[in-house]
Amino acid sequence: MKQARHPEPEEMTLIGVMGALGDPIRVGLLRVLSDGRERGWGELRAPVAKSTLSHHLRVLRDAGITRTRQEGTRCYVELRRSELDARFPGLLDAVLNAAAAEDVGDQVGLTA
Amino acid sequence: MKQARHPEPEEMTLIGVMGALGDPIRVGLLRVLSDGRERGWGELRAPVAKSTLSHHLRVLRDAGITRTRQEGTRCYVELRRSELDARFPGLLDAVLNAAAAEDVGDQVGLTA
DNA sequence: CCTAATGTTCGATGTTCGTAGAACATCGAA
DNA sequence: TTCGATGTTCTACGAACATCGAACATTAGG
Repeated sequence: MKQARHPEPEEMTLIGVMGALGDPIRVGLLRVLSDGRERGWGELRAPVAKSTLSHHLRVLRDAGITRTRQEGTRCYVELRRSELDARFPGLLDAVLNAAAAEDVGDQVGLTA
Repeated sequence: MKQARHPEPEEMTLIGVMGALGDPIRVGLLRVLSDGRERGWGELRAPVAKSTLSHHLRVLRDAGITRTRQEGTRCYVELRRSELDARFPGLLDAVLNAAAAEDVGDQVGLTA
C-alpha cells in the first residue's frame, strides 16, 4: 500500500467530480460519508467485491472528493467537504439532497 | 426523424443527470443554453462530427436536461431549467457556476 | 519468524461510451 | 417530382469503465 495521492483543490475538475458521482455505489459512499465523520474501510458496506470497492474509493479520492489516511494496516476515509464546497459551491449539497430524495446508493451503508 | 421522447420530471434520475454532465462537450452545450433561449441545431458549434453532436444532444435529452422541438426539418433545443431546478434544487446553478469558473466546454459555442 | 488481517494491484472479461462516416428519412423549395 | 438541407440512425472501433478473483505488499500480533 503506497501512499495515496490527493489532488489539491486547484487540481480538482468539475468533469472529474461529475464523472465520479455518476455511479450509484460512489454516490452511496458519498452519502455515508456526508456526516463528516471519518470512517474505517471495514465499516463500509457495499454490494461489490473488495477490489471493486477499493477501485471506487480510488476514483473518489482521485477526483478529490475523499481523503484517505492510513494507520497501520487500516485505512480511514473522510469527505473533503470544506475543500469541495470552496471549489464547487453548492454542488455537494445539491447532489446530497437529490441523492437523499431519490435514495440513490441505498445499498451502501455501514456495518450493522 | 421520429418524435423524440422526453422524460417526465419524475423519471429524471440524479445518476442520469450526473452522467450526462460528465462530458465537456455536453457541459459546453449546457452553458450555451443556460441563458434560457431556445437555439437552433445549426446555431450550435462544437468540435465534433454532426452525428456525434446529435448523440450528445440525445444524451442530454434522455437525461431530461434539454427539450427538443421540431419545426419542419429544423430542430430547436432548449434547457429545461425550471423542471430541473424543481427536481434537483441548486444542482444546475452549481454546475453552471463551476463550469464558468473553469471554462469547461469552451470549445462549444454559437455560430459567429 | 510465522501468521492473520487489511487493502492494493494485476489480469481478465464484458459493457458502456465517445467518436466518425455512411446511409437514411423528412421536409421545403425550385 | 426532383433536389438540397437538416438531423437521425446504423455500423464500427478503440478507449474507458465496472466487476471479479487471485496474487501481492504491508503491518500487527503471537
